[in-house]
Amino acid sequence: MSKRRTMRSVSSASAVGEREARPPVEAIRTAAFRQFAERGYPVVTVRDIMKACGLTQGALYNHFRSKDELLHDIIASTQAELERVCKQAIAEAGDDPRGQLAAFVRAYVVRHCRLRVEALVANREISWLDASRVSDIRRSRRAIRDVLVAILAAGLERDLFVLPKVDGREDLKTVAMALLDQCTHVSMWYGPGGRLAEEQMAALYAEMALRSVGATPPTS
Amino acid sequence: MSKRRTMRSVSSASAVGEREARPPVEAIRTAAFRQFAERGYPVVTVRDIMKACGLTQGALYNHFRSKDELLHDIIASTQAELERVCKQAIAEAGDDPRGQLAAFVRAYVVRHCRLRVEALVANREISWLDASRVSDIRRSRRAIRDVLVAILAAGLERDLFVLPKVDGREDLKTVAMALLDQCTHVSMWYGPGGRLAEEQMAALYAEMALRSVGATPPTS
DNA sequence: CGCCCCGGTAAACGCTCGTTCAGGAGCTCT
DNA sequence: AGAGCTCCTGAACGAGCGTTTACCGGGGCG
Repeated sequence: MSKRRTMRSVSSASAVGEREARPPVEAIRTAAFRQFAERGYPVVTVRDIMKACGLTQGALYNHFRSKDELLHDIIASTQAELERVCKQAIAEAGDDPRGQLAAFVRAYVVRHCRLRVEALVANREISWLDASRVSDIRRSRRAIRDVLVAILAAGLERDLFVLPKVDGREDLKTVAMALLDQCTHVSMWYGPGGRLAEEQMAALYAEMALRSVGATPPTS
Repeated sequence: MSKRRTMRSVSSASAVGEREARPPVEAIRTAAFRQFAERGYPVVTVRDIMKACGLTQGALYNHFRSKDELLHDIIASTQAELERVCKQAIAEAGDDPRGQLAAFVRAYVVRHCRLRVEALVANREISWLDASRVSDIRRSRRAIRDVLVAILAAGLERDLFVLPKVDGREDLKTVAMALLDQCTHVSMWYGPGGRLAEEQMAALYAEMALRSVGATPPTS
């Protein structure tokens, strides 16, 4: 009770520039991320989330229309940022599909190691949103996959990749899905206390991806 | 045991006829599998499951002590069968680690395509069990991973594999996890109406796995 | 036949959920 | 000082949950 008032007075006593140091809407987002990741959307209650940021249940509805909207909000922002990071990594990698693939996998894996809580929620809890809210997230995922497919196609056209074939033909989408699955689910078991650092994980996965698509060595 | 006698005796008098005449405990298992896979354990109610097999809520407790025990029952049996299938595939594959790896991946992928509903539940819903029930399933998963690690170690020792290295050293467990992730999550998007049949998926994934571990061609 | 028990039904029970709402504290502006 | 605003509190609501319980019909057996 009195603890709460203290927190408020501290934040409001600061200068104008620091007034928005940690607005409650951000605290709610962070608390929801952690709890959704640790226990799953359906079993985390509104009361749990709000208690974690020192508020009561009703205060949630000053910032979000519903628990459902809160989930969509944090998933959508995470997904958009992932798409941005991946595309930027490719853009900075030159025009060699081998370098593009390596840069893409590295960026993707590093992000899924470092922001594993956010990635976990975005990948695992998406099914709880109703159909109208899930479409734009699915679109972003398809966009990422298609970026990867485009890299594979470019490498194939310039004879830099030798993809595995089924019945004599390549299947770019399936290979892309396999590579993405591998990288995505790092977030389900990687821990910062593990044997490998984020960059080591990224390098290992990039090497495996290059091998999987039969990339010819860049210097030969 | 003697469940066949029950099935035979029941199947005589049927006005409905088309409904399956198997024992109710099996009908409950099947209905629970489907509903857990489609909507997730926490949001599927006991009433949903029992209505799907033409019974009422209370009848569940004539066969299972709780909803939690039902989930553990179906996950544990699925996991045990997966472990059995994988080990059998390796045993029948001779003693060449390359053939063992390919056989393992093929069996694993085929199973996750064909029984994708069961695999989905076993992999996604395990977190809802309380800690005491989850330990034996985690042990089975570790056993499967360790089987894969053993194959990698054997191939490495006989110079049949050239694993990707981080800082000059191999990390067998991480490579094994990466390969397993790739194969496991086929069940999350593969559909029987897709472009590739189960055996084509299995062959593609086996080829990618062999490439990832740098397997030398068997005939050279 | 009468009895019993197995496996079903349907109505509770206690609890927790997401959401709403009337009221109030603290801020800014005049 | 006081109006008006934003934001939070805490009780309330209706619904739905897993589980328990009282009751009941039908087949096997003395």
